[in-house]
Amino acid sequence: METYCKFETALDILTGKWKPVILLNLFNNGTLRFSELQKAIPDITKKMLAQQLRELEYHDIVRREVYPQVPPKVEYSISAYGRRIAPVLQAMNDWGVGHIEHMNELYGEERKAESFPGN
Amino acid sequence: METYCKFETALDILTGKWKPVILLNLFNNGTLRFSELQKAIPDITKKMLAQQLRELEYHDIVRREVYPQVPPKVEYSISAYGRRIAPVLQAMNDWGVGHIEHMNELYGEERKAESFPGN
DNA sequence: CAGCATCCCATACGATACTG
DNA sequence: CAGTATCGTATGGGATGCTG
Repeated sequence: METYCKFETALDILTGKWKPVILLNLFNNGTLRFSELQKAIPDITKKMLAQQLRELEYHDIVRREVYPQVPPKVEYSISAYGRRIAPVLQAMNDWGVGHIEHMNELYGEERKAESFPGN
Repeated sequence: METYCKFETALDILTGKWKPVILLNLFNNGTLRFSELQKAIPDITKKMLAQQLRELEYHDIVRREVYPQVPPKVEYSISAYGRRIAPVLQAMNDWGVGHIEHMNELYGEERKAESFPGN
């Protein structure tokens, strides 16, 4: 009765329109400045980028380093603790890859796996 | 650059206010009627229960069996394919358990691990 | 450069009523 | 019993402008 009881915690932290792509960029590139993240994610606004980074930082997934200089320079990276979430992302990714195939088998290639009629 | 690229797919499917607790109940109890799920999740409305079940059914995570009788009887269970998501939930759960501890170390027991100031 | 403040909108979710 | 329909609300997210 206790199994999976806390998987909602991971869900809460990863949920957010831009968190996946932010994490992806930081995992792949190591360290990025605020402006570099903006360039890597062209459609994100400064507000959302800052907000989602704050949340990830609060949960100690992302590390924020401020260089006290003018103009400001702030670098973001996955924290040491944050790397512990990698296996979770990997498991989700592996399942996701298989699931997209499964959806194609069920509904055909023309319909996207993530979509749900009415969404 | 391709790693974790599809973990957002799993996120999409698991996201929804009631999906975690619905899945939990079905994983733990095997098969449940609509009304039994309602009883198990007192705060959910019929509308939300039906809606979230439809989405899970569409993604072939949940199986829906209708008994053509009056009054109606409908049973829900995790589909054979749906069981393949169990390792993902397990990975998320394991990480979540550790994360709650980590948050307590960082911020103290009084603040809930899932919360973020302002949420 | 790296942000925060303000305002606005779309959508997820909730309350309630009705039905085969 | 197991839903759907309709309406109202609350929250996440977007557009834009200002600042150290």
